[in-house]
Amino acid sequence: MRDLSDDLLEWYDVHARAMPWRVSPGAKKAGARPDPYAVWMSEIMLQQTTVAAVTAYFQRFMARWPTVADLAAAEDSEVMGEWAGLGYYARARNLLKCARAVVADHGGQFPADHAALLKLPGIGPYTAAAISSIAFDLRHVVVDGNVERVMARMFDEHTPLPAAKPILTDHAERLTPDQRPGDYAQAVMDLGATICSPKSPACGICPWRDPCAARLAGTAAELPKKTAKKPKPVRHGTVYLAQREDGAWLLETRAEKGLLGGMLGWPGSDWVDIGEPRPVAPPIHAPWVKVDGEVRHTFTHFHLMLDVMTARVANDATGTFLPHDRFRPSDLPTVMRKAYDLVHK
DNA sequence: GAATCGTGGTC
DNA sequence: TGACCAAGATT
Repeated sequence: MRDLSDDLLEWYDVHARAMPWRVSPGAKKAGARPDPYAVWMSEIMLQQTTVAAVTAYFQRFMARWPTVADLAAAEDSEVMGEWAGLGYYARARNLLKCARAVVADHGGQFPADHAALLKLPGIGPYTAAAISSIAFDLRHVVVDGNVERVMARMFDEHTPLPAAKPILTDHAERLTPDQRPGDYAQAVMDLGATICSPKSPACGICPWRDPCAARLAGTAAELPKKTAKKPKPVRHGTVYLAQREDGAWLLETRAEKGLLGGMLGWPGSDWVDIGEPRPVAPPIHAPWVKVDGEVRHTFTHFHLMLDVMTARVANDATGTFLPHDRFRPSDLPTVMRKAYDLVHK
C-alpha cells in the first residue's frame, strides 16, 4: 500500500534544498553517507535559527575544526568568539561540552543510539531524533516547528501550542515511515520551510494538498494556533568602553550562566526596568564621556536601551585589557558590537 | 507548564 | 515599525 510518506519522498527527491551539511538523495543513491559530526553541528546551529543565518557559521566552524576531536581540543574563548552573533550562547557552551564528552566517553564517534544522544549536553528530544535519523537512518519521530505546523494543518488541529504538542507528535509518529526515515524527516522540514510556510502556504503545489484537512477546511493559513505571548518590558543600563593609549580595550568574559553567558563583553551596569533610575557603575576611575546616541537592542524577552560611556586611559591603568591585535569586534555578541560601533563609527 | 535564552529577516 | 518567526534545550 502506498503511504503519504511516499508522496513526500517523491517530492523530496526532486525538490530537496541544497545545504552544506546535507547529503542529497542523489548522492545517497550513489553511496554517500552523512558525517554525523556535520549533522550534529548543523542541528545545534539550526535550533531556532534560519538556514540563511547558519550557513556561513557552519562553514567557518567546519573549516576551523574539521573533526569532533579538533573541536574538543579548542579553547573556550575561540569557540565562543566564533559563535558570536548567532545567538543562544548556551548552545556554544554545550557544543564544546558535547564535543569533549564524545571524545572522552564515545571514542570520538557520535553514538547512533537515540538514548545515548539524549544524554549529551545540548541535545534534546528534537536533536537526538534528528541526528539518529538523518545521520544513521534510524526511525525516530522528528518534531520541530515545521513538523508541528505541517501536522496541525494536515489534521486541522486547532488546539493551541504548546498544549497541542503531544497531539501533533502522535500524528507525526503515525506518518513516519520505516524506509528512508532520515530523508523523510528532512522532507517534512523542507516542506514546512518552503510550501507549508507560516504566512501564506502554497497549498496549490503541495504534494500533500489532497489529504490535507486544513486545506479542505480553508484554515491552513491560521494554523497552528499559539497561546498569546507576554509583552516585552523595556530595560536600560550603561556600558563602559575604555581604551588604553596602546590600543588595548577593557573587556570581560561574562559569567557562564545567564544572558550572553561565557561571551566577551564591555563592563557595565545592571540592566533595570525603565522607570527605575539608570544605574551608574564605571568599572575603573577614568574621564568618562557619554557617547552621542544610544544602543537599542531586543532580546527574546525584553527591549534594551544602553547608554555608552567611553574613555582613554594610561597604559598602566588597572583592569583586564585585551591587546588591540587580539581583539576582533566580530567576537562580540551583537548588543556589545553595537556599542563598539557607536564609538567607532 | 512557564521562563529563560539571541538574532536577523519579513511583512 | 513593531510583532512575528526560525531544524529547541534547560531549569
